[in-house]
Amino acid sequence: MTVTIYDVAREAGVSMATVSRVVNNNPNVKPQTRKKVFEAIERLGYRPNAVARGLASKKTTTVGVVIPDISNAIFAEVARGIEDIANMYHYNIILCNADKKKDKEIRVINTLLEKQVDGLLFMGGAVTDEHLQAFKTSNVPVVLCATTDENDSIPSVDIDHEAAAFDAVQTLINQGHKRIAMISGTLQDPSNGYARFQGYKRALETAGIDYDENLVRTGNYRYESGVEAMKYFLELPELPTAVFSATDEMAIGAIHCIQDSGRKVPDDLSVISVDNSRMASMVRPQLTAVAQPMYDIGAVSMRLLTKLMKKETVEQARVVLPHEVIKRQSVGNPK
Amino acid sequence: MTVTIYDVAREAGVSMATVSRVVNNNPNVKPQTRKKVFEAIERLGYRPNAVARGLASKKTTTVGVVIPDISNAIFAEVARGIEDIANMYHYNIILCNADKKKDKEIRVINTLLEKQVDGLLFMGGAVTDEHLQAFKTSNVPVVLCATTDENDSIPSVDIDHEAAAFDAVQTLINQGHKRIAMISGTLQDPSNGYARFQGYKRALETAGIDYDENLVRTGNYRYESGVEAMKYFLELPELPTAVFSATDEMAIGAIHCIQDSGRKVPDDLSVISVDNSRMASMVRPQLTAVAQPMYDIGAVSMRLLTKLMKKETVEQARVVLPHEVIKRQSVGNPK
DNA sequence: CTGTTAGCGCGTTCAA
DNA sequence: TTGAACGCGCTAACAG
Repeated sequence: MTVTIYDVAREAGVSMATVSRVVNNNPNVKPQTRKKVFEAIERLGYRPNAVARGLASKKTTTVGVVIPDISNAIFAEVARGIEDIANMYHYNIILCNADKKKDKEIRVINTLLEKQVDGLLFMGGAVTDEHLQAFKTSNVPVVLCATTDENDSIPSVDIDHEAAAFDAVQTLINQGHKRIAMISGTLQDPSNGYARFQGYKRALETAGIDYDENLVRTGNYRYESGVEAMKYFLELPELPTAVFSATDEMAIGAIHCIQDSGRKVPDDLSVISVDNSRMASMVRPQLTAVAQPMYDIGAVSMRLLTKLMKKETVEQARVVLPHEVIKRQSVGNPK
Repeated sequence: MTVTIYDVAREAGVSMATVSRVVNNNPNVKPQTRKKVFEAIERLGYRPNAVARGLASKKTTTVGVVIPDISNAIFAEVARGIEDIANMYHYNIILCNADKKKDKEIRVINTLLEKQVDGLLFMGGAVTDEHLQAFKTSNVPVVLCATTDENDSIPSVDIDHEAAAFDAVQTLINQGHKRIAMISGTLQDPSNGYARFQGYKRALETAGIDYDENLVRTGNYRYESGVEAMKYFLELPELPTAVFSATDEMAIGAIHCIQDSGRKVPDDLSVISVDNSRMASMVRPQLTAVAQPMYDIGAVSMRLLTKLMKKETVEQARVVLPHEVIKRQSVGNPK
């Protein structure tokens, strides 16, 4: 039924070793023989069995990718960066959603390792000892992607979330704002949550502005939670003049909430966020945001992983990609 | 270095067949023996090699997914549906972006088959004879996902794009609109492009409205192309009173273009689209759209594939999921 | 209930 | 430049 390397060998009148050589581009084959083999392959419609190949060579040219949620635009963008580079280096990716849930993450890491992936790209929540333990039980390289490791014992590619948040808030401060609210992610989330909140606090502190916990609400990164948080702010006795959102989506929710209340952005309130997803320029007013190079984070981490898999020495095992504030229309002077 | 089933057998004082049995949950093992084996597995940190398993059993419990572009919100949503169900049935997915490019599609189909996937989920552009040919060279089941096959010789899961477009335009017509423009996808694209355009024409025809080619522009599904198309319409000597967009993103571009020109939606012009992505409720006015159940399309097609892979008989090899018009705020009466 | 023995399809020595 | 033979780690009969 299925045609194997052995069939090709017989058809071409050579040994299977020779067929293997031509399939693997081994130069030690007489051109004439090579031609014969190719013809036999063509005639029989031979398709090399990658599983058998993987067993014999102990390489699968497949990498595992654990991702929080592929339906989230931000991560989908990273995934595309990963896949493009993977493809370029002839790797395929096995994609697993783990929703930043530790148990699910550990589970998929293990099944990925069972599948003998040549490397692992991990995008998740906090990296715990259990994660480290799971990584260690195999000897394939791992790189963290848009994810930080407290001990940074594992190669990683990310932006500096704290600094990104700092810059965002700084932008507001430079514009004259003093009463700045924040729509944060959960503090359990090291990068999108905790780090960005720290950046917010540091920016206030640096400017000599007192931190006011009434000006901070935590959302779940989604549009609706941005609306909710903003509603809360709008009922405060003394309104903020600007709000910093940990993500674009919540920022857009905030903008619409402000507009629905009859106020204007940025005339009455300014809004800034971190992400700069494609949606940022798809709102009116267009959203001013700190750009996080998601595609590049994916691409660079995959590139790094290919080097690790080839056991090349890498100069930098922890790369921090630059962020940049993209000024659009949602930030103005305080009223 | 790596611990194999053989090591476990020795450690537990049984044969490898027995170890294989307990790992595979074969009931024919004495509970006591089973316990011994589990302990040995634990002690040695044994992790079954799925590649070897795949070679011996001719099953890899992985399915190949070819997708146009994972960074596109619509497809990302489908992908999530696929992965959730795959996960539920203990399959993993290898994800390949093919950008609806025929060559790329054929190429990834082949490498997926080399990897011995147990099934294939194909999401792409037109299904040509070459595609059919590639599918046929293996004997794994294939299901088309959000993709139509002219001859429908392959199981598929999708909505009826023509009818969805028809219903959208019908909605406009029922509201009293007669001069209805369309921002179309490329006609080369069977479902999102051609079928939706056909639906538009049929709706006009049914209502006795003459088709006017000046009222149709084709875009590339992106926001900017919606803006461009709308700009064109706004310069027409006689403006349309409503526009039907083949996708949400272009519709949002159109809305913003209208607003930027000082006009209002839906007071001056109505806008409707097909998709109903999460973005639809993230614009002001919120977008009225025909809902395409993307997550379900993914989930159902994966479920169908599992049945096919288990050689279960399926009642319906061509499933058409229902669509529904979601009325929000972007459609009103003609001025 | 358990063990023995063939392969699965291929890469890779080692000789020739 | 080529071929023979072994083994990758496991499943699946087949015996017992």
